[in-house]
Amino acid sequence: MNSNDLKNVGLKVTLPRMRILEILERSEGEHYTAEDVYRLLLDAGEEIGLATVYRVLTQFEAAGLVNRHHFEGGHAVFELNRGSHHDHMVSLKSGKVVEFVDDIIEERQQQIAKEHGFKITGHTLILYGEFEDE
Amino acid sequence: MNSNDLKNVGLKVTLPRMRILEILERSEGEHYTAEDVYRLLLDAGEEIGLATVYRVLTQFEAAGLVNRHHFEGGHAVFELNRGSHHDHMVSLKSGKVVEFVDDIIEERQQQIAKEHGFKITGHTLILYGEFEDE
DNA sequence: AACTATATGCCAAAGATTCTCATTTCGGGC
DNA sequence: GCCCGAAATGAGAATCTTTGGCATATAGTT
Repeated sequence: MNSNDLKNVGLKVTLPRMRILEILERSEGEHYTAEDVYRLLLDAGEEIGLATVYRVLTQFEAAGLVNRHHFEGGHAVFELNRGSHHDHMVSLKSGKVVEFVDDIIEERQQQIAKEHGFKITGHTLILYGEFEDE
Repeated sequence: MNSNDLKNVGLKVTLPRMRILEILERSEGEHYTAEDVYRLLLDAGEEIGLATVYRVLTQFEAAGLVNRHHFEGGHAVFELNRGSHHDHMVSLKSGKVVEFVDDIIEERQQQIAKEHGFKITGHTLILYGEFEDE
């Protein structure tokens, strides 16, 4: 249940926050820009400010509800944190994004960090290229 | 030799380009922002425009002389392409960056791409965290 | 040395994100 | 259910990073 997600992370349950959460939940696998979320809400007839979208997304990120990525191009995209960590494969042709996980890679990362006396708090692995069928 | 690097990639050998190349060559392992490069040049008494720095860095990237990364924070950083591909370990505490390569990971990436009918043209792997001794 | 295509500098402009502040809304207590 | 203080929101200004336009300067050639 939505409102509980917010309460659980210590955020007041407000309309804009609920709406933004819904947008993110509804989007299977899509990676939205703050602007995207804003537009989607406007199109849905909601009254919301772009600044609020940015603020809320940042709060969600801090609360661990959302992940922020920087794909090529530089602007940030957001996606709901559905618990399971994953990496990305991004088509530079179509922008299509596929997610994946590989235990061997995850394990090697830990191993490498250990060798360097490094404690990993997060990581990003993005493969750029294109799909054969596009 | 510097000027040849430029000629080889079809760029006219100009003073600003040489200076920027020098800055990048001199920086062992540092990752500079366009602004950083600009400041370093100004501090060194060079007369250069920020726009030129951006233009040149972009040209260098297109020519394969430098790599552009997007670490957390959103702004782009550049480093000289010294031939060998590598990944990064970034300390969120100090900003320190260590480079590494792991054949097993590289190989798994190819394998995963293959399974998804994806042709990799580039990739980014960044581990975020902090070093034990800081 | 002269010529032409390119590159550069400066400054304006665009895009993304953050800040300010007056107004509105949430959540708890009465 | 209504009131109050704290927190959140909306609108627009402000900031930061990056790009574009244009007149001038420069590299490379003849």
